[in-house]
Amino acid sequence: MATKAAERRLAPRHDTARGAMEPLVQESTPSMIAGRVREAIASGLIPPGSQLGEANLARELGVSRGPLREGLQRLTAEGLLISIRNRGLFVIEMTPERVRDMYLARQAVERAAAEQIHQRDPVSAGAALAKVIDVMASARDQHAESAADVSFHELLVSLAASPRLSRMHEILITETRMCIHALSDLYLPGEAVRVEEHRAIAQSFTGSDPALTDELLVAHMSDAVRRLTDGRLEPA
Amino acid sequence: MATKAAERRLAPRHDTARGAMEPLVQESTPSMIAGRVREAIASGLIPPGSQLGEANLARELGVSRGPLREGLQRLTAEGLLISIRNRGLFVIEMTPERVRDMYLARQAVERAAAEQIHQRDPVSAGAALAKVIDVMASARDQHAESAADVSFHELLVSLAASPRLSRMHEILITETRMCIHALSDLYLPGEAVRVEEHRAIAQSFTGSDPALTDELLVAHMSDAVRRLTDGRLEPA
DNA sequence: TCTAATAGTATTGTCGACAATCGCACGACT
DNA sequence: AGTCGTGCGATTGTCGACAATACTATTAGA
Repeated sequence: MATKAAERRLAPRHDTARGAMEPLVQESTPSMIAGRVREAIASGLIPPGSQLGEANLARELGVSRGPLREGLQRLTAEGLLISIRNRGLFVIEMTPERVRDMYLARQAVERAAAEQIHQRDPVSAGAALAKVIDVMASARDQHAESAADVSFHELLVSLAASPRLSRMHEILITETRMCIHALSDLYLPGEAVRVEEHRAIAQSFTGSDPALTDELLVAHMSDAVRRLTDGRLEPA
Repeated sequence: MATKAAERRLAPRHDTARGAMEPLVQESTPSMIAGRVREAIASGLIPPGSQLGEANLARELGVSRGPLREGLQRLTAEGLLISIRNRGLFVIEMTPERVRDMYLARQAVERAAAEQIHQRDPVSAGAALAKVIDVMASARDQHAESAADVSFHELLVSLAASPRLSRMHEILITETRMCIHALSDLYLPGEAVRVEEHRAIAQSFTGSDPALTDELLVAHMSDAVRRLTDGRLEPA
């Protein structure tokens, strides 16, 4: 594998004109690998429970096993993979127990994010969220609808401008997306209901009503958990 | 480095008597390395801002650079280290901004944990927390006092029995400990006050008063942030 | 004296190969 | 018939070496 070094030296002598020239921080290879595999897991391309063969993955991604293993260690730290010594890495399976825990954590993060937004700029946040909801409302298939749903919650947390909340949420959203694909037949709450739930949350920001936002968020999460775990084994 | 394989075959023919025989899950080497380095950072042995030379660390820990880098990738994923390509890994520095964000995230996690405890078994949780407070009250030096403080919050979250909250909290607690050492001169709230704040929280569990717990927790965090960022640059 | 090009050094990034371990299938023994 | 031992194939764990890059010191030039 040839290293891509020539990509660096471009612009022969130009001496940084406007401030528009960024320091060119290229993320590390393990980071890119982790992102790629994470996306593959979230999108259902790599199903839950399956083993990740290092040799295969390395070949597919065009890298050696070294950087690959480093990237996979990240996903292990995120709890997305579990490592069994001398056996390999496996994608976690989403049991009802895990789904409950995941939403418990998501609730913690998103409630905190919402509270933070209310202390910053709830009105413009509500407007931004409303746009995503419009996309959701105009979604034609279930896939686009779910994507908009995810976008809504990602935007919600990012509006809190908290690196740590965002980082924690990214992991949880990955699990959520994985869950959506694995249990896709359960995750259809009826288009209208879903849109309305989200719109209510957005409007609670516009109306600057922290208590209402919190209440709606809790209800929203409870609904999702109920949908995803109903009819399944081991009730709470 | 000799592999410890002989630890596996013990008990010659005994056919699992009581359930006390665990599956003996030995954690992976990168995981152990991550734990070791994490502890070194949390305890202040490796100060914030310092670079982690791979060759040195590998020699000290008695491993090759491969497993070491894998372990370090975990800490990078946790946000404890930042990676600059072709430059190396550096321990993050705790700016006031970061301290605020850290406590925002801690608040999110611990409030959720507290809420969960109230839905499970608040009384026995309060009792367990009271024991830690006794240790804190009998601490002779500042070091032991801080350790008990950390133990209190670790126990608090673990009592919620949520793997995800615990995992997120572990990262945040590491940052907290690092912060305590880096700014040790600021983190002395006066022994009596600190003990009383914690005891109030524990008693709010015993009294099954979720709203009070929440309120005390928020105040507790705000106090810590104020202490750690006061007199420092850039106010909120 | 200050700037700029350059060589040297140290560190990281990547790779290929070897060693260790596990699961499985086949066969022998009680 | 069931259980234990053994060899085989495949995968992971680990290591050492090489390549690429960035920082530093030195030196030539204006």
